[in-house]
Amino acid sequence: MDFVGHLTAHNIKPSLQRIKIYEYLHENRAHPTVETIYSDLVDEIPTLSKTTVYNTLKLFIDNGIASTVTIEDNEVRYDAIMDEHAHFKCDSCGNVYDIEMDISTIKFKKINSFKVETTNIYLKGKCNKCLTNKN
Amino acid sequence: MDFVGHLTAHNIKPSLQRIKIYEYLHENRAHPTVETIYSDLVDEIPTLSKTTVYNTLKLFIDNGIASTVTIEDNEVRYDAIMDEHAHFKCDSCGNVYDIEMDISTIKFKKINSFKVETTNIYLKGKCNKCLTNKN
DNA sequence: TTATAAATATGTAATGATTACAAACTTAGA
DNA sequence: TCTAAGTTTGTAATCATTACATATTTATAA
Ligand SMILES: [Mn+2]
Ligand SMILES: [Mn+2]
Ligand SMILES: [Zn+2]
Ligand SMILES: [Zn+2]
Repeated sequence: MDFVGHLTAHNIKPSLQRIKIYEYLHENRAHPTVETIYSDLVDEIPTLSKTTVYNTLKLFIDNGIASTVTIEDNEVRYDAIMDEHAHFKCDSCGNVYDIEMDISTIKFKKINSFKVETTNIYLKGKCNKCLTNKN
Repeated sequence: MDFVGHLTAHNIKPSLQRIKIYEYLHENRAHPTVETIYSDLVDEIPTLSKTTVYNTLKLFIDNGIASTVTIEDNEVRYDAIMDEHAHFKCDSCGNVYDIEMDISTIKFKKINSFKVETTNIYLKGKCNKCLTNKN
């Protein structure tokens, strides 16, 4: 994938930090937090600042190439996959998984004349692996 | 509604603070934050502490009579309505509305063998009122 | 190339929400 | 009434996020 081109196409000048943060987010599908992104990238970019991570993620969101995953009330995670999908968090291992779904299949009892712009679906429970490993 | 009975039935001793906080949450369907709950109730209970509001809400959640609404990554709201329903936040006026829905109608493309325990659906956009008032 | 301005990144300080904790108060039972 | 357990309170600590000033890099023009 052409990360530089993708950033440029969304009016984001491709600085080293921006490329690396975007690349990390796109490759790492675990929906990392700012802390995780920072601590994983600071090895590769020793001068990296946590403020830059915050600023860059905000820029990505404003320009439509990333979004937040607020499945827990005490941690903000980030996602570079913009195709519509739901999220599942295992309350045993803590992993957050992508769940494929077609949001248009959701049926509301009363459709108010509200104009819906974004939809987020968050599921919680026990993942496959944790169900199996349970002795 | 019998608030004292409801608390008691969920193993919560009905202190004055607990009754008032639960009553407020149940009557006020706007999904208030801790700050809102505290500042609205401190007039009636002058000795009320914000710590008590936090402790009490945690107790309600642990005992299954309240839940959090994390539709925004920078504010935690609370809800005493435990019947399954979705939430809609108007990004114009900021109100959070309840949306009736039957969660079982959601169709996932791949049903992993994950065990889903809770489902949260968050919508954002423009509410009825804001769409009409727009000149 | 060199000078200058704009854009970007950095480090530190400030803010704000939440939690930890110890002391004060209240309640229920002996 | 006495005592212990449960509850509430106020303050301090923690932690994530933002504000802001400075430093660095990049782009542009002379
Ligand atoms: Mn995702
Ligand atoms: Mn609700
Ligand atoms: Zn798991
Ligand atoms: Zn509105």
